[in-house]
Amino acid sequence: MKLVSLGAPLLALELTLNSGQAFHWKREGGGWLGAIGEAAVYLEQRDGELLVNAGAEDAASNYLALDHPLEEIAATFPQDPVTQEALSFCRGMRILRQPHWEALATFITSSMKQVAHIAQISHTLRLRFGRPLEWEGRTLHSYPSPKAMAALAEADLRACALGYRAANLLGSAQRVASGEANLEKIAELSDLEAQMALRELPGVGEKVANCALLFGFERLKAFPVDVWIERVIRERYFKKRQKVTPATLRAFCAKSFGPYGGYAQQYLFHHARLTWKKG
DNA sequence: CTCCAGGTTCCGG
DNA sequence: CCGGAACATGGA
Repeated sequence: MKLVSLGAPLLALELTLNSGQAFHWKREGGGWLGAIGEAAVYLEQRDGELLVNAGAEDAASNYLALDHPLEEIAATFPQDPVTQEALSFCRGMRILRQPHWEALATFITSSMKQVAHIAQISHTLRLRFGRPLEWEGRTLHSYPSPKAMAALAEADLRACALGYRAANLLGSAQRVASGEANLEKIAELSDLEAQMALRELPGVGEKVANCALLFGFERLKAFPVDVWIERVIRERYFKKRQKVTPATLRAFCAKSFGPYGGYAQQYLFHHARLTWKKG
């Protein structure tokens, strides 16, 4: 296998691939193997130098969003100790630029599931319904297209441990495959309009829409509020026993974390998830 | 066994 | 607008 250098960008590769944005990257030798769209890609860091299999340079630098100015982004964060602690914990983590459908669909399957479960579901869906991709005599699979999924029966998806999410995923796939929902058109809309359009789809509420926008539509201000973020915001930014309604939370998040709120959110999420002490 | 997980939707105050 | 409840599954 021929590897090509992409230089030495500020990038915490493992942190980025394992931070609950994408769910399919697997360790392979000294690096990581996965699919970017319909291409098998191998990524590895050696002494800070980023290496990728020849031919995948553009796909990899786009997917890893090496063009995001991390230092500038971090400089826009609020100076409070909570955010700064998360920032230092997540230094070098990037928000991936994932394919629209893949980002949307994986988060439709994410509701009330632990990250490990979402990964399991992603792998099962890929294996059963995705396109096989060869890499060094090994086979991995792309994420199933809307068309491929729309052709399935709900029972096929239920058999992948999707539970009640099966109907939502199938319904969304059908609407995207038929063109009733056009993700490329949605990508042209304003943040708010795009969020509203995504929320027309079954199983897509405010949180899933914001995840899709952040991880698949380059909306770096989108701020998904999940149970972890809610926990952090409530306990570290509000007084005990203070009333914090969903509207309060939404307004606070929208105004407090600046133009790259999504980045701050991802750092707060990851830091909380890995360091939270129970009790 | 019980509790909870990167929620959404619907329904009654 | 707010809080509750139903919805599936598996790991801790």
